[in-house]
Amino acid sequence: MEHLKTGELAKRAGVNVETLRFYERKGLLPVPPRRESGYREYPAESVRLIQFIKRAQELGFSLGEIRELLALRVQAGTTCADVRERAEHKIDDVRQKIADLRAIERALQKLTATCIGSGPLSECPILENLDGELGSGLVQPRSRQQER
Amino acid sequence: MEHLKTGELAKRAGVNVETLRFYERKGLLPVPPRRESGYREYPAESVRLIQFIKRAQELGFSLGEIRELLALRVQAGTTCADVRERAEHKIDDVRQKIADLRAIERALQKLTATCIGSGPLSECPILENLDGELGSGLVQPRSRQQER
DNA sequence: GTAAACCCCGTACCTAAGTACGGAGTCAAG
DNA sequence: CTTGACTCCGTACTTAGGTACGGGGTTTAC
Repeated sequence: MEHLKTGELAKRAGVNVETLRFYERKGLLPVPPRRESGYREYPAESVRLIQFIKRAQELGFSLGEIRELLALRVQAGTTCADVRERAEHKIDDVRQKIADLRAIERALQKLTATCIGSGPLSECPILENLDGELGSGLVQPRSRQQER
Repeated sequence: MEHLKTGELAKRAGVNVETLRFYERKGLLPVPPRRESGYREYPAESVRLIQFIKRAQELGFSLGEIRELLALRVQAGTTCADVRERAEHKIDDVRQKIADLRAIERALQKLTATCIGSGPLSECPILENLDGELGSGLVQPRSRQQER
């Protein structure tokens, strides 16, 4: 089997059928070919694409940003230099996210390391180290953009 | 100066005044003391707290999850073991996010590395490497939870 | 060849996370 | 001691990201 109907794709990717239509409208999912009946026929790779979208969302990318990420793939009428630059921008973004997550990870680790595992919370003094650690890693406000 | 009024806090933290009230209602921001007039008086540290919330959001945590993260600080009536366990859970989450972001970073890097910097996109073959790389790092569907 | 299970589409509805509004009280600078 | 800026609160609106509905056509499994 090479192409999937909406229902199959939705099931495999773990999303709602309506979500597929929604993504298509939003330009995240390339419009698939249709059979005469009007039924969509998705290539099997669409599963990964959708899973990527879902995961990217959980990493804090908006659908708009995800569209931009995906746009780094194809798209005619752009120069390679252009793509390259956009990609470099994204890399900076991603690295900042990683750095911030690591700060959170460290703070949480400090927590578990000091918190031996019994007794009431009042005897667990590290429970204040969190926000000293966090909140750094903040750069500029990072304008919550939104395009299209 | 030791305490801030809503407007000052909002400005320093870079959010809307209404957002503060909103966070307070949602239990993210501890309810501050008031002067007789009813005006809120926030401690100066609230700035960091709010910035943390904002940043955590950009890393893909929902307000509910952020509340949980913050709850790892104080809160009576819980044992240390309990806190420890929740923290370990969060650490797993965070590590998975980091791993996924790294996969994205690698994919983007591959892009910039191969894409030399000029010529039309059609001559830029790497623009397909993206989704091979991505979409891995996916574990289980990671139930999009939502509590409270 | 017909019923159950799918798919189509447009439109309406929902939740999370804010934002705005507006009437009334408060503060502080002149 | 007043005026402009700020605060209060409740309620309503908005935007992003879906979800649901429902009337009608299509497929597929008996």
